[in-house]
Parts: sequence; structure tokens; C-alpha cells
Amino acid sequence: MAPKIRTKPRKRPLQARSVETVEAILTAAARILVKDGYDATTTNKIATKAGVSIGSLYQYFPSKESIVAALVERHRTEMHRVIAARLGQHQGHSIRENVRALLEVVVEVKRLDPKLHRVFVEQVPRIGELPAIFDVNQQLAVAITAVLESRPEKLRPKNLDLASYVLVNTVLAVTHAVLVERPENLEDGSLVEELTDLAVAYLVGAEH
Amino acid sequence: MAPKIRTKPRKRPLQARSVETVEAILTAAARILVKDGYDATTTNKIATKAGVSIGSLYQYFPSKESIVAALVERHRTEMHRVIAARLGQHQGHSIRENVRALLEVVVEVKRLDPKLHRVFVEQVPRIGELPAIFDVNQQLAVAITAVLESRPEKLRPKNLDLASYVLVNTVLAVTHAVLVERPENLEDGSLVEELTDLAVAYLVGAEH
Amino acid sequence: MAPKIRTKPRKRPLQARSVETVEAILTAAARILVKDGYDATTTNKIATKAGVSIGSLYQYFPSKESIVAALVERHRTEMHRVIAARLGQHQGHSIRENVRALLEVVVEVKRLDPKLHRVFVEQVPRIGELPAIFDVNQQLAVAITAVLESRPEKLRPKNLDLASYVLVNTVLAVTHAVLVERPENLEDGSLVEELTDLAVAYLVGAEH
Amino acid sequence: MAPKIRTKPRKRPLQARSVETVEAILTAAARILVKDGYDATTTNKIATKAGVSIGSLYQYFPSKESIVAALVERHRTEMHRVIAARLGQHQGHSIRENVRALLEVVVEVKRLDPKLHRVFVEQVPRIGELPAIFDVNQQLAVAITAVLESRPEKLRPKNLDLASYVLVNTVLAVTHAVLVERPENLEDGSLVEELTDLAVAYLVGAEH
DNA sequence: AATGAATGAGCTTTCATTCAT
DNA sequence: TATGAATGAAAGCTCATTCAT
Repeated sequence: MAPKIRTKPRKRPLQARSVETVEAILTAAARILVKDGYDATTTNKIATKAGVSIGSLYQYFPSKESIVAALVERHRTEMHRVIAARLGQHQGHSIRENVRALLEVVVEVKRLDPKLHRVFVEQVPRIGELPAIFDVNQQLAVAITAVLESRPEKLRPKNLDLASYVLVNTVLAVTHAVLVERPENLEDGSLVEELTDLAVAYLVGAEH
Repeated sequence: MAPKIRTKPRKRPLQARSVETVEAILTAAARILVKDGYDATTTNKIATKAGVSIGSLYQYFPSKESIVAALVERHRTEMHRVIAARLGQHQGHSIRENVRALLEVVVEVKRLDPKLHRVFVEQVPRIGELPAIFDVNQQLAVAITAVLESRPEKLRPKNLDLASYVLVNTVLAVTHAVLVERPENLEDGSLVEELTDLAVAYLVGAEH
Repeated sequence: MAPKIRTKPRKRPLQARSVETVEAILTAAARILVKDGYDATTTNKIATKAGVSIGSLYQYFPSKESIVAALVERHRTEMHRVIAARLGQHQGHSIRENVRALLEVVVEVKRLDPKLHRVFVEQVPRIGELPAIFDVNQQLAVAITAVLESRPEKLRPKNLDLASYVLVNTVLAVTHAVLVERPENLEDGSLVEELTDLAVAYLVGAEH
Repeated sequence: MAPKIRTKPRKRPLQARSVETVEAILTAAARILVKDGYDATTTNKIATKAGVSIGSLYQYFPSKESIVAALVERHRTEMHRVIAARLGQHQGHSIRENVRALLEVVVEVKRLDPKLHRVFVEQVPRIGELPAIFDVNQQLAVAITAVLESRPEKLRPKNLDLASYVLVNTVLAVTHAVLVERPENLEDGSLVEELTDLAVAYLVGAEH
């Protein structure tokens, strides 16, 4: 047989139906990921739940990983949207208020889809380019450093870079742990209070 | 549906030879786990790398999970050994010194086999009885709470339970992140210093 | 393993294609079952002989047992078809004729696929729901009891239930043994003659 | 692939201890065979239950099959002993009494170890030299033919060879079925009675 | 574009058997 | 002789991916 010549370029999902299909796949994938975990998430399950044939699935996503990557990317975008919408609103207030504002952003971000977020953090293998989620850390660190540098004279830590790194990781990790193990402390605001105390005490001293 | 996964070793090695075999299996498993991650760790790879037949592997471990479980258990025991050996040495000193001592224990624990520890924390599925690693958190939380309760009059946080929970997670997460991303700050002691500042400021105020 | 060699161009419509696959699997399974016995019948052998990948096999049958079960079911259906088509035709004739008719049905049933039938009877593990074959015994017992009860006054056995049980097992077992060891007595009709003598003598006395 | 399967014992137990070991192995094998079926009977299970190392087991038996073969052989010997002890005692009596005596032998034989017998008949693969059990059929057929030929003038069946073949299979199969499905008819003697009726009616007519 | 049948490498696990001690 | 550690072929089965229709 003569070699097949591709005359038709691959169509992008520009049409309404294609968008719907992609949407259905991602929604199904997210649900299965949350319910069954990464390993038990198979492309066939996803296709079935999405009401799409496995062939169609592979027309839009070249691999299982690419589906998860798209989900991660979407989640990351959401997070960035939240962060961008909230940061910078509290300029000029007291340091405690700025810190609290940052923390509220973090909590809001973590709440976007906590179960899915958890799967990303805990189960998705650290292979390839996947965990672009974690540049959120970077973004938050930058924001925190900005706050810190706006009042350097008042701060205790000498190494601001290390300090903000420490704070970012503290806040994200504690929020994550609380989300998973003690969600009630997220709801009643006691976590934000506690972390604010911690951060302020660390940065400027207990009396603030 | 899901058959019970055995996580207990199948039989005890009676002869010196079999002890060696078990050792070889665990060593190989640890290496592959670190190099390839949990999913790509297969029993056949382990057996091959251990220089042992797949049959021998299954004579000592009834499943892939049981091998990881043995590794986790061994790691946990090591951690407990370190903790037990170090805790309680600094009784009667200042709160700063007690906190620093605790932090040094944490760093030492995290250093035991950081790469393997990372795999346990990040990749090993949260199924069955596996992650007994995490009772280390518990143990550290107890130790911290003990320190806190020995001087309750001087402390700022009202909810000591939440406070120690926050501190434990802070310390473990930050140490972990630094270990992975900025090991130099572990070596030069700046991390311990920074975390001590953070903890003391949080607990009693900045002047201490 | 084996390089993909296409010997048959498949140009059938979708629906027919999978029917063919299922058919090929069942045919191959039956042959291997007969040739090698139940234990030596492996799913890979079946797939290979069927000219189908092991993956395809498992797309239609979830387990080795399910393949055998399908074969059993199909065989059972065939048997029932034969029985239903023949029973009741000889109503009103002499008891000897009724008995002979029944026996001819049995022989016909046993001949459907004697070798396969033998495997089912002798080798297929008595686990699960598998050997639904044996409700044929039940069905035949019912038919025989019906014949017996239509003329109870003339019969020698007092316990008709036990008598029909004895007769059914006699007829099936002897037919089976002859099929396996002395097929010539099946062909020449001497078996049916002999069993008719036996049954009639047993039921009503030798002179009939 | 499949190497020749040895079925003959490897060496003879000359010393008392060896005899005990062989005995222990056979006893264990019989129990496991009955409890778990042929497939689930593994050499390691047998060795463990016998309190013997797997190495020792293979010192006395060259293969799994040879153990089963020994068990079959032993069972066959027992059966022959019973048959030999009972046959010929009723010479000179009426045909009904002779038939009944034969049937009682059959029942006694089947009762020797019914569960084990059942495993032999139903599960043990028909490979190699194994099923020497079935020469019991032969032996019984011979005995029956002898009875028949001692009074040829009185018998209805013309083909005595086929008749005794039919009778042997009838008696063995029905007894087996009753043993498995209706043991109470074995205990109360009604089976022997019924089969005697059947055989006598078949051989000489109902009036006897 | 959509379909879904087909693929097959590769996984975990078992078990009869061998052989060094 | 006894032991039990070691062996490895082979089994059942999964699932990401391809491709003919």
C-alpha cells in the first residue's frame, strides 16, 4: 500500500461541540481522579464517564498524562485568577492586615477544589512537566516578599528571602493539613487567626 | 472487588542466607523507589536488581505493597530511634533551647534518608495500613505539647492543641521543602535558626 | 511477542466483527478444552488459537471461567433444544416405546459434542455456578417420572422417585461410558436396545 | 515444555522413620485433596501439613502426581482387598442372592473413603498412568460375567459382554450418585434393594 | 470526526521442583 | 538424610494506545 498522506490538518477544538467534548472529558477525569485516585483512573473510564468514545478522547488528548496536565493547568489558572484578583487590595494597611489578607487568599485558593488539589499534591507522579501547580508557591512567595520589602525597617528576619520561603511553605502546608484533617478549623476562621499570629509574631514581634 | 492486600511479611528468615536475601530485596526496592518512583517500581525490577529470583521475593513478601510497608516500617523505626535518643535531653533549659533541640531532632530525622522519605510522603498511595510513617507527626506533636504545657503561663496562643498542630506541620513541611529545594540551608544551620525564631516568636513573643 | 501477522483481512462491519471474535474464542476454547483438558487450557492458548489478542479475549470474557461457562451454557441450551423438540412426541404408545423414545433423546443429547460434554462432566471444577449442565438430569428425571406416573398401576417399583433417579443416572452414565469406550454400540443401536430392555424389565417386568 | 511426569515412587522406605514420613505425606495429601480439591493441593501444603520439609517430600515422591498416584494405588488395593474378600462367598445360591452380594461389595467399596474416591473420579486429571482405579470396573465386570455365565440358560440378554458392561456401569454410577447426592438411601439399604430389583429383572425377568 | 474493536507489553503472583547447606 | 532457600516458567489479567471502518 502506498503510504498514507495526511491531507487534513488536525482540527482544533474551536467549534462548540469540540469544546463540549473536551469539557466532558476533563469533568469526568476530575471526578474519577477524586473518587478513585490517580492509578485507578484509566482513560477508558474517563471516556465512558464522559460519554465519549476512547478514540475521540485520544483525538483531543495524546495521553493520559496530558489530561491530568490539562486539569492541573486549569486548576493553576483558577488559582492565579483568585490570587491576582485579591492581591494588592490591602496596600497601605497595617502589616497584620496585609498578612491576614494574604492568608485569606491562600485559604480561598486551597478551597477551590480541595479534593482535586489533594490528588494533585499527593498522588500525581512528579514526572514530566506536570506539577506546574507549584509555581503558585512562587507567586505567593513573591507577593509576600513584596509585602516584607515595603517595610524592611520594621522586620526581625535578616534574610528576607529565606523568611518568605519559610512563610510560604508554612502557610501552604498548614492550610493543606488542616483542610485534610481538621476542616472545621478552616470554616470557623481559627486557622487564619492562628497563622496570622504566627506570621506577624515572626515578622515583627508579638505585640502587633 | 479489591482483594485484601497483605502488608505483613510472609515468613521469617531463619538462615543467614535468607536474611541477606531480604536485605537485598529491601535495598533494591529502596533504590528503585527513589530512582523511578512508586508506580514504576515493579516486583520484577526489584528482584532483578536484588540479584534474586522473583520467586524468592514472593517467599518473603506476599505483595509489592508489603515490601514498601517493610521499608516504611524500617524507616519509621529509625526515626523513632532518633527521636527517642534525643528528646528529653534539654529538660530545664530555656524555651528557646528546648525548641531548638526539638528542631534539631526534626532535621536529623528528615535527613535519615531524605529521598526515600520523600517518596513515602509524596507517592506511596494512602491505602491500607501503609503510612505508619505519619505517627512521627503525632510523636512530635506530643513532645511539643509537653514543652508548651510545662510553661503555660508564658505562652501567647490560647488553643495549645491547635498551636502545636500548627507548629508540627510547619516544622515538618518547611524542613521537607528545604531538604528538597534548598539543602544548603539545612547544612549551614540557617533553617534551624529561622524556625527557632519563628516558633519562639509565635509561642512567647519576639524578645526571647 | 509474536509479530503481528495479518492472515485474514477483516472487512466486515463493526457489529459482525466482534461476533466473529467471540465465536473464534469459543471455538478455540472448545478445541483446546477437548485436546488438553481444563487445567491446561490457558487464556493465552485460547487467544492464540483464536487468532485474537489476549486483550480482545478479555474484552469479551472477564475470566477464564467465564469462557468455559459460556461454552457450558451454549451446550446446555443445545441439549434443552433437543430435549424439548423430542419429548412428548410418543404420548399414548406402549411403555416400551415411550422408554425407547426417551433413550433416543438421551443418546442424541450425549452426541451433541461428546468430547466437550465429557470435559464438562469430568474435568470442569465443581465450583461456582458453572455446571448448570446437570439440570439436564433433572429435566430427564421429570420426564421419566411423568411416564411412570401415567401408568402407576402397572409398575413394580414402589418408590417412583428413587426409581426414576436410578434410571436417569443409569441411562446417562451408561450412555456416557459407551460413548467414550465403545462408540460402536452407540452407532448400531444395540445400546438403546439393551437399555430399553433394562428399563422396561425394571419397570414392568421382562415380558413386555 | 512438559517433561515426563514420573508417577512411580522414587525410593523405598526401608527404615521405620521413612515409613512414617511416607505415611505422613500420604495422609496429609489425602486430607488436603478432600478439603481443597486437586488443583489447590500443592506440594508445599502437603509437606507442611505432614510436618516434613519440601525437600524430604521430594526424596520420597518425584512429583506431585506420584503422590496422588500412590494414594490412588493404595485406594485401589483396598478396593481389591474388599472385593477379593467378598466375592465367591455366595456361590451356589440363587441369582438374586448373588447379585445382591455383588452389590453389597460395590457399596462397601464405594464407602471406603467416599470423599477421596470422589476426588479421584471427578477431579484428578486423566493424564499419565494415573487412573488405575478404574480397573475395578474391569474386575467387577469379570465377576459379574462369571455369575452370568454360570447360568446362561436362564438369562434374557443375548450379548452377555454388553450386558455385564451395562450392569457394571449402572451399578457404579448410581452408587456414586447416591453417595454424593442421597447418602441416606445408601444407609437404609434401599439403594441395594432397588439395584437388585433392577439387575435381576434385567437379567432373568421380574418374577425372580 | 467519531467510533470502539483490537492490540500486546508488561504487571503481579503461584507453585512444582532443584540444590546448597 | 533432612532442610528450606532459591528458582523461573508460566499463569491470569490490565490498560494506554492504535487504527480500520
